[in-house]
Amino acid sequence: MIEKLKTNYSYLLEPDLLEEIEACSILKKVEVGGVFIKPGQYIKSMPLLLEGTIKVSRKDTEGDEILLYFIEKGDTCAMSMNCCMNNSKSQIKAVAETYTELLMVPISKMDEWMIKYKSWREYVLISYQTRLNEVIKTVDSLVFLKMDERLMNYLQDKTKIFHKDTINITHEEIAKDFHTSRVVISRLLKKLEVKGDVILYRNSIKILNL
DNA sequence: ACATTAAGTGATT
DNA sequence: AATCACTTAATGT
Repeated sequence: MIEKLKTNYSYLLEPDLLEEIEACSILKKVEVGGVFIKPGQYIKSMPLLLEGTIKVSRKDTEGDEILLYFIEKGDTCAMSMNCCMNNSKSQIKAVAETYTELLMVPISKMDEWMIKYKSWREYVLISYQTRLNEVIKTVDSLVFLKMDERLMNYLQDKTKIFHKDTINITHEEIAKDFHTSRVVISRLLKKLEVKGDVILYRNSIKILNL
């Protein structure tokens, strides 16, 4: 049995199911920045995350992107489950934020397991619930928080993902996630630095108040 | 040494 | 908060 499957899912799913998952799924590895779900694409298998973090975003007709949530190991992408089940096109884009390993489970198994395994039903339900909560969180921050607060949230999220207080990112890249220009981000970061929340370097930012 | 890219800043809307 | 125009600083060749 794949150890990562066991360590990340054994507390969620029953042993029989884990074996079935292993038997019928394909292991997929995605490098940093790899796009593995594109908007408009049909999804024929659903991913279980073993290692790494994935950024899920919504893309509108031309270019504009909005960050929905991050998924980490033990999670699955509720949106792709949704697409699997009613065989519709993907509404989202999924990019590997770090090096990532996934198990791709064929959708044909989904229905079967829903009936057969209680833990699977619960897992699916809980996934939906936590994803929905994540989305609510990002909507909240979008609507209620000021830009500088949003930035700080974002930076703190990043440190959690990379388990480091210094993250490698350019102002330009942040600006893309925030739908704004690089100049604005540079200025906000400068403020945060003066306040003593961060230290700025070239190509990286150190977050202080964790 | 030179070109390229990231970041800082003032002025304008 | 966005855009422009320009400067300064870091990094690669």
